[in-house]
Amino acid sequence: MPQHLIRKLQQFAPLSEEDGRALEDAASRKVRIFGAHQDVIREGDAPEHVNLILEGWACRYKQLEDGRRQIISFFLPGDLCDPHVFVLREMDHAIGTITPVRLAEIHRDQMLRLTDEHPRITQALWWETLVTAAIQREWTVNLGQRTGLERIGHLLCELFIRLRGVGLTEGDSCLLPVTQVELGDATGLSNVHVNRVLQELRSRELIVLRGKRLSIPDLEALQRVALFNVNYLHLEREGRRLEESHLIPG
Amino acid sequence: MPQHLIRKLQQFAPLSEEDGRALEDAASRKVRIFGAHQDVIREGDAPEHVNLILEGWACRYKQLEDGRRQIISFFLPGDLCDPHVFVLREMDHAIGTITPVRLAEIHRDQMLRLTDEHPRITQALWWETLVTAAIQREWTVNLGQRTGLERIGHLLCELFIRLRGVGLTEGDSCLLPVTQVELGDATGLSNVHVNRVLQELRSRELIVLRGKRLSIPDLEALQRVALFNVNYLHLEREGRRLEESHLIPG
DNA sequence: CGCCTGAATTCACACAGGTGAAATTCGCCC
DNA sequence: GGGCGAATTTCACCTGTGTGAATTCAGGCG
Repeated sequence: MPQHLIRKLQQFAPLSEEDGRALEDAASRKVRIFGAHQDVIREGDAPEHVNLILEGWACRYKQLEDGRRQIISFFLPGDLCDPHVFVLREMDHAIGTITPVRLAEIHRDQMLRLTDEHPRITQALWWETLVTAAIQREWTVNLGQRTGLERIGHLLCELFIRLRGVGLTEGDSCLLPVTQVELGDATGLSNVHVNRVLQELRSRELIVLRGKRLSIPDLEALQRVALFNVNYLHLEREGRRLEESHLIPG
Repeated sequence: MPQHLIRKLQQFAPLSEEDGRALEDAASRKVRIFGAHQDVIREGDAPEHVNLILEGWACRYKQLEDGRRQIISFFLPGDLCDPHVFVLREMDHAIGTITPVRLAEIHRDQMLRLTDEHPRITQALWWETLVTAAIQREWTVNLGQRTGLERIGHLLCELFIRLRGVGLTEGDSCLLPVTQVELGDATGLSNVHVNRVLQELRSRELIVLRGKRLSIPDLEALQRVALFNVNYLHLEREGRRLEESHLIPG
């Protein structure tokens, strides 16, 4: 089931078959299905377990008293929602679905066992946690410094590369099941301006976006326009793979 | 030495004297001094140790190719810069000082020993890590949704409450050793607009700011204006202290 | 196959906040 | 106590993005 998670963690370091089985076990105990636009956890709830997205898109978001809403991050298949969240008393934000979602609830004891018995998983989860933090920092830069065009471009680059990391791209394209309003909630722009920006990106042939399918004919060009530097995703094995492939069986 | 860190961690859960001694030991092995506006670590460096701010202010920041600069977070006395960075190959951002800074470099082995031998410290460091992540998320909301006035107001509330948590406030005031340009780099506003906003906050008597000293005569009023909800700082003991104080010796 | 509803698009106009530069004040060192 | 560089403040003007509302489009369902 958790192929996407396993595939993602492999970007950092190879896992053994044993590790894989342990993850599969942990992710199959309690699987839940949500419809689109439902809350998985609400602000104020006490976190009871870790959610692993198996299928579909979700997001963290926070709503101000007066209704303004900020999407704080996107969860894609293979993403874990806060491996250590139960240290805190209650959630300071909500997690909601964007599309219908299938997810696995992993109980805290289960998480503990997983990391106690599998040092490589522990290490890989650390990597995943730190990359998540790096993404959050990059969003800070995005919202603070980039123009509308750059923000949307940057977000699209990030999503595409993250999806590629879990095997959910086909060539230069992927599914993008978010509305323009949601893109606006994530980038701090109004829906009207998101639309303007998308038109501009289209007319410059940096993206092709029809329905829910996004193609990026020239990723490097889009990266250049959006001032996107991939280093914050810490895809370390890109370099390692060649050096070490002869050392690691399988 | 690390009174501020200890005091901060105590907000979450009480530490034993033994725990305190271990932290003191770890924080006294290698102390370094930096002048104002110096880099402590640069983007691309391989992290070798954890930095603990003993005195002074620092920040994380990221610079775009064209010079735009975003301050991603502030480090105050008692703050640890990424307890687990060394999982990653290299830094994706820089850490620089704002004022002169005295900090302790804690080697990774030292960190490991600390957490291996002191479960309460481990737990408290987890809390600190998760609060740091929550702060980063709140900055995302700040930059994405709040107006200039609200952004600055929110930042001032946060800094004041964090400083209070480490004993660096006096009544309703504290030191604020940052320039208006730096406030702008943190909030995504131009220095001119930061100035306008500060005037406005002053004229509404929400703040008193002279030189490097900030006073907030009515914190609740400022919080209201800035849509500041303190829950993301997870100051859990505020509530616990009363309920549990009779249960926990010392 | 047509309808219904949410999503995307377009329009006209308003304003928060940016820009560049000049003027003033402050903090600090000799 | 005077002078110098940095920080703050002010000014005039400009632009990216927001607002509110109307219009068109698209996809799922009876």
